[in-house]
Amino acid sequence: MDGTRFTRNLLDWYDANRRDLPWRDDPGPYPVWISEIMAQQTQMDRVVEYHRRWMRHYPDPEALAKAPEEAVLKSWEGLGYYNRARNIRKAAARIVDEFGGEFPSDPAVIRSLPGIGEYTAGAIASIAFGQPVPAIDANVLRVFARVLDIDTPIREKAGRGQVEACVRELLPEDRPGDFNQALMELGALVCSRLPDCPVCPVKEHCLAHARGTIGARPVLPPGKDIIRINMATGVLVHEGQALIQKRRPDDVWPGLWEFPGGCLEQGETPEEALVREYREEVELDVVPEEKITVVAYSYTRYRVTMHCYLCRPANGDVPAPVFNAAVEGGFVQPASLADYAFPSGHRRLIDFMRNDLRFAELFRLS
DNA sequence: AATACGTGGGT
DNA sequence: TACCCAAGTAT
Repeated sequence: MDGTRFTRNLLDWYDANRRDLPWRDDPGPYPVWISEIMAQQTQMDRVVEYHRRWMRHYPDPEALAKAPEEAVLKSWEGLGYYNRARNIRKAAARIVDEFGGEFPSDPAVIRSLPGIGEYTAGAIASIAFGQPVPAIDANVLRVFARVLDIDTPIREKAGRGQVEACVRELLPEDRPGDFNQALMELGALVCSRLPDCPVCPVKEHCLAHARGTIGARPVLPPGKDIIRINMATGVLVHEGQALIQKRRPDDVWPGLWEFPGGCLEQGETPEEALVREYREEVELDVVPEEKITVVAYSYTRYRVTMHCYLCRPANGDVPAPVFNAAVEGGFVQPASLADYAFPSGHRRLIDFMRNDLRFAELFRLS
């Protein structure tokens, strides 16, 4: 392969076709860092709005280090993988404490920050500091699985090693950041799962294209089984307020808020599960009064069907809840539910209630 | 090396 | 409907 020509074709295509992203005008390390963390396992189109809002709230590492974790999680609500948000905040504190608020430029130091792995360190070093280091993400792996026609699973060491060697050889000293971004942009816009080979700027260099093996590249690992679960959750309303609780740090969705509830056990109806879960989690007796809706959502390898009920206390006397499954909790005004970070399923339940006339009074009162 | 960690969009 | 999987990291 003519490496010089490959790189020139790619960069010319990138200059003409790259998307206009907020941090691309002036790629400083802080905006680039935030964009790279947000983009992990997340499509760029979704990142843009979060990034804009983030820069307004936390314009620099100092603002971020000072912000309460609650506020940072709320800013991250809906993006998922919430440890990313926690780690950004921890890293910001280190940047302020150890580096006087200046983002470090040494790749090894960048790599040592929480939440920054091999890929992200390379991306920041090359894009924000112009250092000739690779940044190999899923796009780059897919592109070179095709260009080199790699017939082993691309996430495994052998294939990865081939890709990295190739990237290092092609990486131009003068525009390493643009080169890395161009590979990713190509993977996102042209060399995607179903590639658009006719418009590809490097098809003349592509072995899989020449051999007709594009459809078989990259070689993927076997898919994992999906687990379907049914859950019940209840919005307990007492004196115009709703009960929420904050999830534990070692649990799924650490630090996010939710309505009490849980998985249906064998043979249980959603209502029965709800009554049981309320006893177990908060030691309250509740009566499911009305089905609100059913929310379907998924997380990692689970597909959840969540049955949602409006509940009232079973007895006139309502003792203080005991939070056995959460770090804290309490009754809050329905209107203030907007201020807490919820997992997407619970957020959608809240949105549903806010838009359903049956619950208009509840939300208006608060 | 394998698994957990969220979410939404595409085919 | 049922997958696939996206600018990955931590353990």
